Amino acid sequence: MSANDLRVIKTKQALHNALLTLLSEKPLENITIAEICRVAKVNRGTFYLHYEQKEGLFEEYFQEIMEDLNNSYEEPYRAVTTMDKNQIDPNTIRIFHHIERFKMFYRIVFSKNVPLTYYYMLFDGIFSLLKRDITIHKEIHDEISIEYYSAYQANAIIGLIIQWYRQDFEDSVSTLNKQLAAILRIGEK
Amino acid sequence: MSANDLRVIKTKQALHNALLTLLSEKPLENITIAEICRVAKVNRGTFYLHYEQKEGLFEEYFQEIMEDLNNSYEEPYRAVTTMDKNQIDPNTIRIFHHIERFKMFYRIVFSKNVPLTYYYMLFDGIFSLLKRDITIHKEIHDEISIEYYSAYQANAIIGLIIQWYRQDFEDSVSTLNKQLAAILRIGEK
DNA sequence: TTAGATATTGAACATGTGTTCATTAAAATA
DNA sequence: TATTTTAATGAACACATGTTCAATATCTAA
Repeated sequence: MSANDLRVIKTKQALHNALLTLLSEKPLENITIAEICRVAKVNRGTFYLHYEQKEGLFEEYFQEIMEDLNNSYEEPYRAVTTMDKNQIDPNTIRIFHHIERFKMFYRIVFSKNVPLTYYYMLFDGIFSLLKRDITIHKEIHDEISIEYYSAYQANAIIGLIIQWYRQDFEDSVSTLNKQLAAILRIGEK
Repeated sequence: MSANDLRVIKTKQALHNALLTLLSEKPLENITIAEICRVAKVNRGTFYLHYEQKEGLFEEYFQEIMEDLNNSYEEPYRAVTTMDKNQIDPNTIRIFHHIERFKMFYRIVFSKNVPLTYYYMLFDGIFSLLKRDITIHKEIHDEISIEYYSAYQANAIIGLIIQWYRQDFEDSVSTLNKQLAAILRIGEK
């Protein structure tokens, strides 16, 4: 199953388009593999040649979105990790922009009947951004594991996003940034 | 479908037992509704009279576990919310004990092919514990939304638990408590 | 204890899942 | 272009899903 083979590319493209079409009509949970294949005019057996579940297909899109997240952070993500109020600049906190940009996707990611996989993809994305930055500015006391610390910070931010999602992303990005900045400031007063 | 009806109670009990039996053999994702019904000697149509998915059945167990979590916190959960290092007492942080006590369940909750529902049940459980406590000790600056703040703190703790889970809960409860205490101390130095 | 209420059953049906295998079609390469 | 390689197909299989409905068994309340 060579990834360069034109046949493979064509098949995957058809499946991608079919999934997008169906996603505009109903949630991922109500979409069946048989349905995707019917729309894509691809044999169901062929689907299983490339993916195990419909989730695997969705995952391919998610990968691209995760790249956007990484690209948003060419500069280190100082705000959370240094815990220094002088360095907190909400404008450098671009993650909320990223979520808002792809909110149609994140509505799926955070819906309760979807598998945890996507949550972990987001978690791992933020986790590595933070971990990289924490490693660079290692002002952290020895007794703290960088792994635990990164996991704590990464998931805390996702906590804000969950709260945001539950109001259907009604608040503005700047509101989220302000909330985060204010929360970080508490620890310093 | 009266909840007091002996027939209902018997049916649900049989389904519960069947699920537990099967869970000791294989992960939830590989268990089918048909299988549960075969083991429970309950008609498959009867299953659908009470639940929509096998996940709904699992959820009933989870409710009981969430009650344990709540019972662990008769006293307010001061450690995280007050952000005062003098009040941080790892022994009052009982959540990690709770997770360890039910780690066979949490291995399922955090596995990647399981729906987000359970994650949210845990999140909501911790969220309300924190929110209740934050409301009591409202030393929080006005500009912060209690909702966002609680979501942030609750999910941060779950972040630690995810990291813990990913090493199959090898670290001790006291290690987790120390990590949390140390992380909270950073914001104050 | 009996009569009425209702939960459970078994059967059937259309559809989805996941897999197999020989056949066919389309691509790579020589 | 001709040959080789391999992806895609269609058919078939056993099994799961989700639903319906009349018949039955079992509970509750009078």
